[in-house]
Amino acid sequence: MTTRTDDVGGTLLEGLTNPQREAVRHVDGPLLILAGPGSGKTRVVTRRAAYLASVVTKPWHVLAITFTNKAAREMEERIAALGSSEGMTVGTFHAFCARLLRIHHERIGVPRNFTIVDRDDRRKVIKAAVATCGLSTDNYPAPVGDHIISNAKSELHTASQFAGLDLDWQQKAYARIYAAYEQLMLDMDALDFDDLLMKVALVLQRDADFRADLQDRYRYILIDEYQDTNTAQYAIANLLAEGHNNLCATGDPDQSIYGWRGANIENILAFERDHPDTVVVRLEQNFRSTKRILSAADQLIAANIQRKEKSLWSDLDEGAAVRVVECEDGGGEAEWVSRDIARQIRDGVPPSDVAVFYRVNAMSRSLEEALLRDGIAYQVARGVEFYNRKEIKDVWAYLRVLVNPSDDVSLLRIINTPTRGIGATTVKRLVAKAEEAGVRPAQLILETDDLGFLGRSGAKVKEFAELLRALRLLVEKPAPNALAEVMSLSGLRAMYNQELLLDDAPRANLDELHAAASQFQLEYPDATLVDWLEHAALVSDIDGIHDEERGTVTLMTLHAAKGLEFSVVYIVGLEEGMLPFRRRDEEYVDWEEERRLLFVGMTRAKHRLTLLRAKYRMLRGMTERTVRSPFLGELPSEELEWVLTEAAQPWGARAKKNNGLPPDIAEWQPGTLVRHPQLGLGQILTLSRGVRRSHASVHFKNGKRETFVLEFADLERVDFDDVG
DNA sequence: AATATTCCCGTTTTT
DNA sequence: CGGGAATATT
Repeated sequence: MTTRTDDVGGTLLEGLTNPQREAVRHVDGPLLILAGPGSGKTRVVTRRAAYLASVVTKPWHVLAITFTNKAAREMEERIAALGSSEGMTVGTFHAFCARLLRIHHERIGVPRNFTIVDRDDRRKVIKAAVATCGLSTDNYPAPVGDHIISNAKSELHTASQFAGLDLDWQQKAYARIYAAYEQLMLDMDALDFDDLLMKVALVLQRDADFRADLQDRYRYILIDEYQDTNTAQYAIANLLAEGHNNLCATGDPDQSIYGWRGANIENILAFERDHPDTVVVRLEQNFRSTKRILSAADQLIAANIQRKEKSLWSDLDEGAAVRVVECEDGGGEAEWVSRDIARQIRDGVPPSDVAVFYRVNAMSRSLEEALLRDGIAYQVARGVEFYNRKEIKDVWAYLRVLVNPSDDVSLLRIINTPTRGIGATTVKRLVAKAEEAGVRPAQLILETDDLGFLGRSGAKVKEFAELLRALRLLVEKPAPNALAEVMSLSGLRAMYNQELLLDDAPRANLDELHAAASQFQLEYPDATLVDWLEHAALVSDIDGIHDEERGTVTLMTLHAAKGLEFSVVYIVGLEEGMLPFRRRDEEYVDWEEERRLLFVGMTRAKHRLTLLRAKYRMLRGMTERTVRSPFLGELPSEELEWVLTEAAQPWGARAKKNNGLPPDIAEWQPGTLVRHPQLGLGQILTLSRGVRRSHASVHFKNGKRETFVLEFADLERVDFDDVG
């Protein structure tokens, strides 16, 4: 191992602790950075990358892989701020692989304009594959096949290899489905997320020249969140590092929470075995949490067996005890949290410094209602939700078809969207005919003059073919322009304009998509539509735009919380079966992973941490008595403070608090102006009146949209004249 | 072909 | 309880 100190004036080592410096200065040979929560890992990694790129070698010899695109973007920015990063490759495994596949498509053996299918589309293809095999989706549900195929690919098992494994009769059926699925994907020039990794891993294994080229190009490799890598990612990292052996892995086995998705914690646990002469750096000083919070978390995780010993310590204040609150039911729990947040905000804590974590998304509902009632602005971290919106997927499908007409899933999605009189029967005939002729449906309707076999619908399909022809001319256009044209040519714009009065969310989302496309074009002026499609298929955080939406409390799952920090944190649902989570008819629980999940959640908190539990919880329509989570018993009692809740108010009493519905509710309608004590002036978008609950979604002057339960919210009608 | 109704089932999720 | 998908109805 060599170390050099001749970096640019030593600035890259400034303000670092000794272990941090050691990690930054390490140059050659395998390096494992075990980074506890809040230990300044990002700082170390970015400085080391900058050091390698500016002092040791050239930026283009450095490859940095992150877990998410967001992390990649942040790392890139931070490295850039430290000096020249131009030419360095920073991205996720998937983005990196997708790029390799585009550039070397011929050599690797993938279609030039391949489409990347998401999970929903993939399930549709699997369904089709099940049918092809003459099986029923009743016995072979798409989600199960999805899971099996995805796991096989993560383990680098091709369809034929998978079939060659020692399988029971049911797995054998899935092996056939896998093979059929691969054929369909091949026909459609489509790749799924797992393919991106598998194709690259396999070509690296088989093509020594290709491997050597890449090894020479990427002489220093950094893999972040190594505890969350799967077998395919592990293979890629190690094949690239073979020879020069400059592989740096960073991560924390205690924060491995994606085992259910194929991540293999062994990858990091066995790093030193895989790479003799590894230098291990432990970052154990925590710069985030108070002593008592850290000590509680540290003691919890000590119960795990599968880990690498670390002793976390903090130089910060003792801080307050970790509060444990046992509430009567889920509603009471939400109310307690909401009230306490209100108190914190009154005491000067900025709402954006507050977060509530839960194990399952379904638990956000009661919290949202309570926060709404108390007039506390919040946002729910929603992951890929944006791209799952129907309107987004629709436009998306148009764009994908115009780039790759073989993309049958997208074609079938748009053929009757907006409705143009091409129904299920017609589509079925079309698909059958195409199969018979051995062509893609798009090809068939574009190249066949006589569509008589479709009966009366033939004319409609002909019209659709004309639309397809018109769309194909857009391929060369920049993304925002193509998007706009697609909107009008397809009739989607007209459709949504018509629906605008009912619900303007789709329109707003489409505007947002357009804004994202424009933004992309601005950033990469030479980019084509294909580039944008790939970017957007891999980058799920368009709603990173909402990052700027500061000033609100954040609600999210424990999984989503990884990597973040908040001053005040609440974790709800500490009950047996919820945290740890237990599937209804499954006895198996990965206790260690569940414990890590709680550990991740707890270590997000800087100053105040509160754990809550409800004695009764309603799930799937039934209220059940719960059992306290065993994890609570594993926490050091000296760091805990058990909070007594006031006797639970009967539910009805709370509901009546605001005298129910506003008196003049009968006069309310979409368009009515209303005022909210915190959010100010707004306009009603939609109203729905239920038997027990009425909802209104309101568009506020500041551009925000919120939905309220009218029985609880302090909304009052404002006359137009009052507004001025 | 489009809409209404019933039925079923229920983690976590980035790419 | 509530959303999505499969099924029944017009």
